[in-house]
Amino acid sequence: MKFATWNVNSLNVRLPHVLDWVRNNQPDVLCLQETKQEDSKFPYEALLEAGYESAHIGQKTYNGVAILSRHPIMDIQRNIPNFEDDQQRILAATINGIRVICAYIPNGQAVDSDKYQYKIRWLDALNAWLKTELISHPKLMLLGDYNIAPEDRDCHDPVAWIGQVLVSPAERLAFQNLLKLGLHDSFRLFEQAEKSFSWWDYRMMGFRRNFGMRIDHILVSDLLKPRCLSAYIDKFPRKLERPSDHTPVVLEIT
DNA sequence: ATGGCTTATTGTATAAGA
Repeated sequence: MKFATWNVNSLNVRLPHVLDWVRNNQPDVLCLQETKQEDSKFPYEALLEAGYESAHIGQKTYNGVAILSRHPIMDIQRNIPNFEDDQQRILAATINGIRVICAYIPNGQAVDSDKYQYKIRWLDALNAWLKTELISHPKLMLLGDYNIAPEDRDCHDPVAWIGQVLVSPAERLAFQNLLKLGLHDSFRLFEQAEKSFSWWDYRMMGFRRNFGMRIDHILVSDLLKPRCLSAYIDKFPRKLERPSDHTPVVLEIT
């Protein structure tokens, strides 16, 4: 089975890219972030015609996450239980016996901002929830835009970024605390090219100069780890006209 | 070099992203 995650930065704008990508890559499951639209605007029909059923939790202008699947989507859970949040950032569902969690982790804006505090609180709540979720669903995958570059090699210029959002020690600790639950960074289970990134700033020709970050991840639970076959970042959609600033991250499992 | 793009909004400047 092929799983993928992609922050599309507005599904309204990016639907043609998504349709092309699923046609060319045939993923079994595709998790989307930043759909930036209410459920009533979500293109369920166009995706069905492409062979995918969808679950979506969205809002106007900001956030919004979706799961697209060629297989039945069961047991849908919206948002983190027992965590007050008016932002639509989590969608979980069971697909072929695997608990698939699509996450759009807050950006945090700047380390001295309220948004950063929200990000850390949000990550704590995610961790607490996953602890129980892993007990009930030991075959679990957490896919999404984490807005965290876990290590220096995941950042194009670690020195310039020291102390900034996406790489700050508290954020990286939160990422490590996810791994401590028994999750694994599937991308790093395989040999990868140096300077592999999943996001590049629109400005300053970030993509052409490969000034990027690896902030989109697919974590897999202990039970799924031995089933992993390959993991890669598909840079192709980032080269298209009017691209998202993120590009798809892919994992294949048996 | 703290900017630089891109998105959405009942817009024509602002907020947010990362």
